Amino acid sequence: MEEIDRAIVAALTADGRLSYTDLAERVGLSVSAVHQRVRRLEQRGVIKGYGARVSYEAIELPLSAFIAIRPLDPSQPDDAPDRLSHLPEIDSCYSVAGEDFYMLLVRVASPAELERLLQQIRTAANVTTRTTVVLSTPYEGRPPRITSSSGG
Amino acid sequence: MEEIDRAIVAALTADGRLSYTDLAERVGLSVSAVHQRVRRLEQRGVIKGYGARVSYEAIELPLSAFIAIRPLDPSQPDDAPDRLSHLPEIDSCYSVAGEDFYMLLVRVASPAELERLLQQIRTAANVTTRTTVVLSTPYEGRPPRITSSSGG
DNA sequence: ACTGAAATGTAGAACGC
DNA sequence: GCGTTCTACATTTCAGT
Repeated sequence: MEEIDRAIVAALTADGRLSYTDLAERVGLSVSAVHQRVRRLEQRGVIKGYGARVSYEAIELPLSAFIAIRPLDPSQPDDAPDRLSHLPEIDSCYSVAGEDFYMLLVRVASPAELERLLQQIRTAANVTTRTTVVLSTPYEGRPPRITSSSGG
Repeated sequence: MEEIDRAIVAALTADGRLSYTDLAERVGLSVSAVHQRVRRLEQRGVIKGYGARVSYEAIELPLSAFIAIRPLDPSQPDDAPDRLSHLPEIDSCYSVAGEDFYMLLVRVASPAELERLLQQIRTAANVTTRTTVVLSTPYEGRPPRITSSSGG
């Protein structure tokens, strides 16, 4: 990816509602050129979408947890992500190296809901679960550093 | 939170660039009423901000990992999140129950960068680390279900 | 691939209800 | 707290280079 596209992506990850006018000023191009580039970034899948960052406490989902899962029968075809995708409490599903097969990040309203969700996950995907409750979130979803070379 | 505010938040988590005009149609209010409500949601911190969702592969950060950390000296004051917040590779920092103190989600360009980052984390926060590499991400950052009652 | 400009649509504020 | 109106600004498209 090239310099100006990186600047555009960096600006939009930090503020997804920036106008094309503001964006154009920042990167030093005309509004229509920036617009064109954003459309291309969206079409190429570099930008996958836009979202509001919300307070999960405020929307009454104050309890987050990581759930590591492992199939009861590792010889079965492994389609756990598909079997779980209908559960809206699951924020994210990562396939991981190590002892477990997947790591889920979930958001629920209460311990009782977490218990119910764990049962649903176990039966829907035929897995065992190991749950790590989140006590607080010092920070989350920070905008990535978008680099020219791979330097750190 | 009340019905219409929930609808607004749900719509904006799914598409953070929705215009107030579109939003107004969906929730059945005038544009100015919706605008007012969004401003209040932002001021109350229900909506914390807006961001583009990007492909981490496309921005040359193809390697994600979870890093569980634990202080070497648990009697010391615990300010690991502050000591680590300057590292842009850290996407999120969660304080967790269980054997570990914090769980980090990090994004790097390569295994070599992950190794360097782990060293930085260990020395900056005086912690041991246990790293779980992400192999793939079936889904991530899905919009939450925004509920009226607490039903699942 | 960028610029400039024209037409349409949206944001943001003032005012009354 | 909502709706209406109005002005300024932003988005989007298109012709030109």
